Amino acid sequence: MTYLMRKNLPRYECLLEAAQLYPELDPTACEAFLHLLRTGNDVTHEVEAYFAKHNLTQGRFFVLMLLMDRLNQVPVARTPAELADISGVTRATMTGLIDTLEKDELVTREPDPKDHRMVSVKITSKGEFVLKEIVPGHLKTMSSLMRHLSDAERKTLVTLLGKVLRAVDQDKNQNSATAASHAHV
Amino acid sequence: MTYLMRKNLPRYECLLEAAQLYPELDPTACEAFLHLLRTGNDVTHEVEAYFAKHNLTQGRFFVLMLLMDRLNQVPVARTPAELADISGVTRATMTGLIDTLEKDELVTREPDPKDHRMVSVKITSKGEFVLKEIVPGHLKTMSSLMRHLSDAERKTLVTLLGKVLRAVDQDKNQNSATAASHAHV
DNA sequence: GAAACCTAATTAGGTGCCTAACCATATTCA
DNA sequence: TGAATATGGTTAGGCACCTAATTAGGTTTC
Repeated sequence: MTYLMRKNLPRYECLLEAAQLYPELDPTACEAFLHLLRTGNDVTHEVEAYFAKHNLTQGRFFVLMLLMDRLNQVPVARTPAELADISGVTRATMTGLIDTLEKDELVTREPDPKDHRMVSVKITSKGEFVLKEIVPGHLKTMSSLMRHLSDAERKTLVTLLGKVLRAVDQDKNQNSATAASHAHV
Repeated sequence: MTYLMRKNLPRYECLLEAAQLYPELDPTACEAFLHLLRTGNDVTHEVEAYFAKHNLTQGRFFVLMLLMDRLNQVPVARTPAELADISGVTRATMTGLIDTLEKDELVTREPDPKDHRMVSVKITSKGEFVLKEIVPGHLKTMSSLMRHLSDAERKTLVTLLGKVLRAVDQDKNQNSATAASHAHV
């Protein structure tokens, strides 16, 4: 996510004023949207900052997590395509992530004996060690960021964000549907 | 923000299970955190996708906005340093953004006659035109993403996100304070 | 008024992400 | 069986971000 965002979120009165000029501007929607963008941004950067201290990124960390199963108890081998799919990243990007992880000796790449197109990615013991070292702090960061919210508020937040997610999903499906219909014209 | 995130957010029961293994894991905090990260991510990508259709990015768009004043009525010249400051981006990054905007003839760079170190960045008429064309759609995207939330829910969301922002700010200040105290040891 | 300092902008080099093009290896099917 | 197609992984090139170093122009201070 881009770091770019006004330092100070606009006050609601300013949005009301702006709404005079732009009929499309829905002040409450705009306010909620900007807060969401900003908070997501900030939280992401907090997390990235924590990972950076251990020479990781969110992406690399996530790959390591995917290479462990049963709640980080046992290693599990996966192909780059699988990892990319679950992560929601392109295969090209996954190649890059695996490259850096391999360079740091946190994972290994082995050719698949059956299908020679495929590669088997495995976490190393060093990788397991790093993961064990990092996970608790990451969990603490999460709790810390949510510390001002009561349990009820957290539930409410999840519900409200769920409604936003639903809107995103609907829009995305609609866009891909129109794209598809354009494609076969 | 990295796009990396599990396609499906973990179910709450799984978090409870995981909490057996990790004493640091606070299930409600974790759930809220992951939803926030995910939603922020998705919303960001929706917005970027819209801008991409018009050959812009969030960052470039934001710079153009900053070069107009009085709710996009009058152009206003700014220095790269100013733009970087308001955007919350480094000057080096701003140099890059201005480079691409200049290449597309959306802004111009002029040397400041008084202080020869400085540069004056101005929006072009083409830039103004692009902005006029884009803003309404952007506003509509915002409303659309929030369409499943009532006004009251939007207010609640803003309040809850505000509490998260407060935690982020506190952590950030604390970290920079400890960094500073380390520095002068 | 020259040295030391500060400040504005850029350049250099690195990372993570993208799309598009490219191989190499299966698989399918006429 | 041999050609078309699909699939897995990588490479190439681009963008937005970063930090650190550089260049050039002001400012301060003795």
